[in-house]
Amino acid sequence: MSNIAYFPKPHVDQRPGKRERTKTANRQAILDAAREVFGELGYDAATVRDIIRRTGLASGTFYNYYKSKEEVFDALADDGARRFRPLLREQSEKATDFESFVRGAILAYFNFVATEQEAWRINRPPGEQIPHARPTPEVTAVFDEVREAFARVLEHAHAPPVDLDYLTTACIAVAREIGDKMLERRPVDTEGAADFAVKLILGGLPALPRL
Amino acid sequence: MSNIAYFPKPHVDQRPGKRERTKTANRQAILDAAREVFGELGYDAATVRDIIRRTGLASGTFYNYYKSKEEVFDALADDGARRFRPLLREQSEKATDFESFVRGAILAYFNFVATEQEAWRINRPPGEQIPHARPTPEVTAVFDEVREAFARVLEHAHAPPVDLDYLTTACIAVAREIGDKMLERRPVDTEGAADFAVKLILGGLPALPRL
DNA sequence: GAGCGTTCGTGACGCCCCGTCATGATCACA
DNA sequence: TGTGATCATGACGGGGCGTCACGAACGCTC
Repeated sequence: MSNIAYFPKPHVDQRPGKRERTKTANRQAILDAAREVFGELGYDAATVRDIIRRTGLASGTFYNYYKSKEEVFDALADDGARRFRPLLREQSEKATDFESFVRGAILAYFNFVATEQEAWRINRPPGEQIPHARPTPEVTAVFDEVREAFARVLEHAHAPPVDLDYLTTACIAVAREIGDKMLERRPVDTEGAADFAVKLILGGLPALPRL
Repeated sequence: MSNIAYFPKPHVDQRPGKRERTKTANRQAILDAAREVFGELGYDAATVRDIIRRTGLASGTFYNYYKSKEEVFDALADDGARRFRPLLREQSEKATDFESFVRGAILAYFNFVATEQEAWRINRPPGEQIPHARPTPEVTAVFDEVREAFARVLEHAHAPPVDLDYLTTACIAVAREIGDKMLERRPVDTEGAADFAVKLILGGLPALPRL
């Protein structure tokens, strides 16, 4: 069969070359496998080889993409933070005041983690511990974005200046831990949990010490 | 040399036998070594043999006392919770109202962690992560004690019923995370941090949704 | 399409840590 | 002093770790 004049591929192909494609595919496959393995075995028990075995790739290939189990875990956290960031930004953009921002952001977070949990914390053994998220770039960015949103909204409302670092830390802490507890309850009630967290924060804000 | 009538030891010795003494000594030595090693290398990098090497004991001896690195870490958390518990109880006993309890408890906690940090988080490499404390018996007991104290104090004040589990979770979350941030600042200001956390919680309490 | 340099998947290898176990020393008790 | 129980010891097999030399597949040029 001749291919003369048969939809000749343009010399400048928009799609990246095969090298690039298999590279991102492998990276993603490792990430997905890691999610599954961490979910099934727990972080401590999981090994690099458990992860790479599931992808069908060779053990050495893992190290072409990540240096260690810790690094692939960080990449997972980074990935989660990266996917959550637009949702957070959406809330901070459409928020008119402090309350609507806090409520929107926390509800968005609770819905996010509820979805994530369904997606990959399938049957983790109870008592198993996942390490605290390390301050990866995206995770730090989420923290910073929350703080900046606080600063913007509070200044716009002519609220007295408070310790923004402590405030951000406290709000994220409450959201994270209430979120965890929420996931343990049946049925999962994101609205109720958000209502609790939001009211705690909003009620506490006016009482905070001023700088 | 004769030992006749030379301060004969009473048959019923109050002190435990040598077996028992070396046993507790070994257990404590392993615990202390683990504290040091976790502090110096971080939790992930530390190995059972790093710990046991520092005690001068044989590697097999470690497993006579703990099943794994995880278990000795849990024992450390348990130990910390056990030492903190009386301080917490003291606050809940001398507290007259909700505010004095929360303020006393949080300040006690902040002073406690500040002291602990001096004692054994000597020069941990930055970014190193220590896992979240697993719900060991003593850790759970602290959580329960806080919740019971909340229940008692709130009922005594005829406050409307709230979601005690969420409230306890949120307060502990705030205390833990603000406490961590506090330790990163110089100078370490336990009073200021406690003031922030207490006012946030106390301000938020009246706004919480009622059951 | 042929040739060439580069990239990257591969799996065997040496290293070290893991948890176990047979052995012997030490202790409690008679 | 004798005897059984307890427990420290360190050697050992198993396995995960991270590396590396090799070769295949790819991109590029002529």
